[in-house]
Amino acid sequence: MLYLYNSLTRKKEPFTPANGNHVGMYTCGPTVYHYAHIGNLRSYIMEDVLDRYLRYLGYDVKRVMNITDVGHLSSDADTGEDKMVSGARRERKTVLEIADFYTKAFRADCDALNIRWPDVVEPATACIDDCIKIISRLIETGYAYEAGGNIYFDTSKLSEYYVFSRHNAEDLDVGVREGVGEDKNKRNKTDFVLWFTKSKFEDQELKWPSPWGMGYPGWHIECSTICMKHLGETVDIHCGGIDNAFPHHTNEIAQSEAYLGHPWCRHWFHIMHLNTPGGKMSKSTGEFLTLSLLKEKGYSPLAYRFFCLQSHYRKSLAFSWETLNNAASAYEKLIARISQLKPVGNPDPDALDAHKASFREALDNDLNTSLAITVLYDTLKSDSSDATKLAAIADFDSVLALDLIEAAKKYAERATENTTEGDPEIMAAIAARAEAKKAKNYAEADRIRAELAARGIILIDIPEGTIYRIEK
RNA sequence: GGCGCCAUAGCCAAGCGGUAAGGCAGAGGUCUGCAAAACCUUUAUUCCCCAGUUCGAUUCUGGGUGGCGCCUCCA
Repeated sequence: MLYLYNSLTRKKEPFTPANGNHVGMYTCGPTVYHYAHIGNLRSYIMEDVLDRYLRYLGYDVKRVMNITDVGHLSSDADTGEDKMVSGARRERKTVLEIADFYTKAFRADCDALNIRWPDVVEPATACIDDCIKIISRLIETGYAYEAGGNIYFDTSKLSEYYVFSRHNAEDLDVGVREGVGEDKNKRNKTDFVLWFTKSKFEDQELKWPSPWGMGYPGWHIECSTICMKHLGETVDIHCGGIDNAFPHHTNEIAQSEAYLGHPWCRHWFHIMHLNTPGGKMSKSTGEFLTLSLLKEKGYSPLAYRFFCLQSHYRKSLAFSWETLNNAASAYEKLIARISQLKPVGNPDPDALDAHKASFREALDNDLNTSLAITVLYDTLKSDSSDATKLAAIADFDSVLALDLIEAAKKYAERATENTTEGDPEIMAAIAARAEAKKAKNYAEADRIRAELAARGIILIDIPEGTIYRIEK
């Protein structure tokens, strides 16, 4: 039985979908005005593990994700700029060009990290009519009002608003940070914008006609709209980074349930942040680390995935190069170990079941990926046959998605290939060293090895000969 | 100011009432001319501090201390 922590109830609860075997899963997607940083990617990796584990358990999952390509700032007056517009100006492109470029970049990051692309991925700009339909109904039913040209959601109409945090409205500071002013159009300070016609961004590029004039949707409404459009009136699980819990998810619940007239999302799954030693990793402040940068520095994307899997999604994770190195070498060693397994004979069904049961037990407990990795190590250390271990690892990897089997195969192939082919100069040096060794001239042999080592070429003697590895 | 989360070895990290998993790094060993790799062994009398509850607390309660997040948009 899968138990997941539900932010709504603040408890671990048995996970049960509303409709039999079907799971409707919604993920808050990226705002495509820039590259995703590795902190963003942590969330998508952990959501991917959830997605894959639900499928592993046999659920029929439909996963939906939005792409925010319009109307990002929505709830408070802000002297900043709309992210999409400033991104477009920075690169002298149109908003749509920017959105397209960074959506593709995001897709590439997901592919590299083995993140399954959701079944439905929809940009906000593709559902403007649906947004308008929902906003219209909210106005009809008295949940929304027009003020100063914009449409606002009236949070005072709700019996319960602060579902994720026990705030009192009076205690909320408005504009606690510099440069954030108060929107005088709001009836209540927690009200938020559903539709803009008059915004502080006079140069908004994308606008659509609406019953309230030319304008564009607020940020929160797109998620509710896309979610209901593809997953119906009840969604089983809604995911996102913890920073979205308030106000974004709070607002989604407000508008969705006001629209539907009944409870909407059963389970909320929030991922804690990746932090740098100085604090949160964000696009506006602090270090901005992308997956491409990690690759440039010689880290495999899957080593980063491994790094994320080693900790729990509900704990903030501190990023440092030391910690990443740690994970990267652990991942390499893991692959090397798996590559030594010989696929002879058939797996022992009982032993295989026992390994799978341990794996499931770890993940059933609120997706404890750290423990699942431990189960992987335990399996390797167990006295099961290689065939059994290989079968278990392949099974686990359908959830972990670390390319364990494939990477191990490549690792083994590379080891034998390099004994006969490679850089001619290096091969010549290796041959010279072999000669010296044969003549028991060890001083010469060691000199050749040291010389290559100084250039970052590490020689490794294996039974089949000598292979080399180039250090990054 | 309000609302939360977290504190476990050099580093990362699980456990959350019954006497400290796992990984990385380190140390010793096997193997090898020596290395490397691999394999084996080993590394916290103790879980930030102080009270309390309990036969028993790293795990529960209260109070400190320290770090972080949210209350603008952010995964």
